[in-house]
Amino acid sequence: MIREKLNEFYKVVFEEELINEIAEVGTYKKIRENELLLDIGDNFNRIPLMLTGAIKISRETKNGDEIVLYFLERGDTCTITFGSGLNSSKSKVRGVAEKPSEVIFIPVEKLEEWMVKYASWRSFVIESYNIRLNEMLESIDTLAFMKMDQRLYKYITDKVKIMRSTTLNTTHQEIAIDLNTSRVVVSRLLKQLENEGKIKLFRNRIEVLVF
Amino acid sequence: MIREKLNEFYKVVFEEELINEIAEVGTYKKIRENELLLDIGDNFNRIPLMLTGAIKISRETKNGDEIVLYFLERGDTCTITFGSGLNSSKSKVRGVAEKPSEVIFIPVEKLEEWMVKYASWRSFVIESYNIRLNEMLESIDTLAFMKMDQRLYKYITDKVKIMRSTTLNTTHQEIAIDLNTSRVVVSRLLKQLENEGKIKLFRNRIEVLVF
DNA sequence: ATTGACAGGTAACAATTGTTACTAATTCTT
DNA sequence: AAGAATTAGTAACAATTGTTACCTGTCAAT
Repeated sequence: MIREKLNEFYKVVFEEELINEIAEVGTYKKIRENELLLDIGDNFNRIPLMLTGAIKISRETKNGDEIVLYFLERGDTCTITFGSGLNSSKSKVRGVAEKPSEVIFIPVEKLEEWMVKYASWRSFVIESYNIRLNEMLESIDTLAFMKMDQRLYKYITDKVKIMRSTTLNTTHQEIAIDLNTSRVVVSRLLKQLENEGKIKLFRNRIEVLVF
Repeated sequence: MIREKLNEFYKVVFEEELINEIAEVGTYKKIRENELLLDIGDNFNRIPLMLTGAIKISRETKNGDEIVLYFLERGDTCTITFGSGLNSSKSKVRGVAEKPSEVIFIPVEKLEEWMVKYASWRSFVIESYNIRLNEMLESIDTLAFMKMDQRLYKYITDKVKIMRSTTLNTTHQEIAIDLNTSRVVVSRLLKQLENEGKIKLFRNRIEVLVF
């Protein structure tokens, strides 16, 4: 079963022998919507390989301030967990399933072992890190250079792509948390976007017209 | 000469054979203050290993908006260049020497070769990536959760640590660029910090009293 | 000594964002 | 059906940040 899933999603990425090894030591898991995969402070000992779905990665400080960083999707992995094998550092981010997802978990010891054995694994690790660094750079650009109205519109259009739907079932309060602002500000700016004809507002629902 | 420098700064990090290899293929370079090491769009083919000094890493968009991300110091490397070996991606950040620095450059092909051969190199690569991801997380926290007065004070105290001096020779305009705000805002908030007794202002100079 | 470029202090105002308060509509619970 | 909780619209105001304008002082070059 794992082997079929791996062939479906990682055949072009990994060489055959590596796929066989992953199938042997990996464990497959279905994840419910809104299930907590990884919390801040967790000491992760498994590396996740995404098959389907989307995981929302967010950051929270002791004061309770929170902000969304990016989403993991098909083919992604969580590079944050790479470090926890070497020096048992704790996770600094939270991962929650944004929709039902499928993941294969790999014991973290394999990270280094496979780096020696498989060129495709080495590329995958480096490539994953670079993807993650670029996502972080994009977050920084957004925070540093964009005003809240632009950030909100980016949030909405990004979500349309991730959810593969122009209908977003969410409340203003939830968006406010993800953007680290207040509900009133979100309502105000959403109304503005509606007046510009880019979205249409309903209770618990936003229809995105332009993205 | 390179061997001596390597033994001085990387003896505990790398095994002896690796030091020997680095000494063979690496090139040593002295960098002047304010020298541009790496610009946005550059296609880097050498991995830098920092020996002494500090490199300021910043981000700039097409619109000219700019912001400082972090500093590279002794023992650091620029993980951004790791990717450029595999898929010739272009640098998305700029690196300028904040003070006179010494660097050893390694051809990017060695990155993968050494990952197979040396455990210490594998740890170094993973460790470097994790350090960089954490720096980026810290930048995100700063941008997302702190107001400009706190960001300014953090900027100043961080710089005291990097420059190893409580005297900062800089202008308000330069700080404004690094924080992506305006000179007037910086002057206003610096004056506030002075009134709180944390710093003392002079022309082209800030004395940091509390850090 | 005069000029011009640069550094920085400050006032006045504009724009953005955050906060509080109140309202109505909808949905859930009992 | 009644009451409670949730959602969202809006006004009024406060705080923060950005912008423009003007002034003074410093310093290097001629």
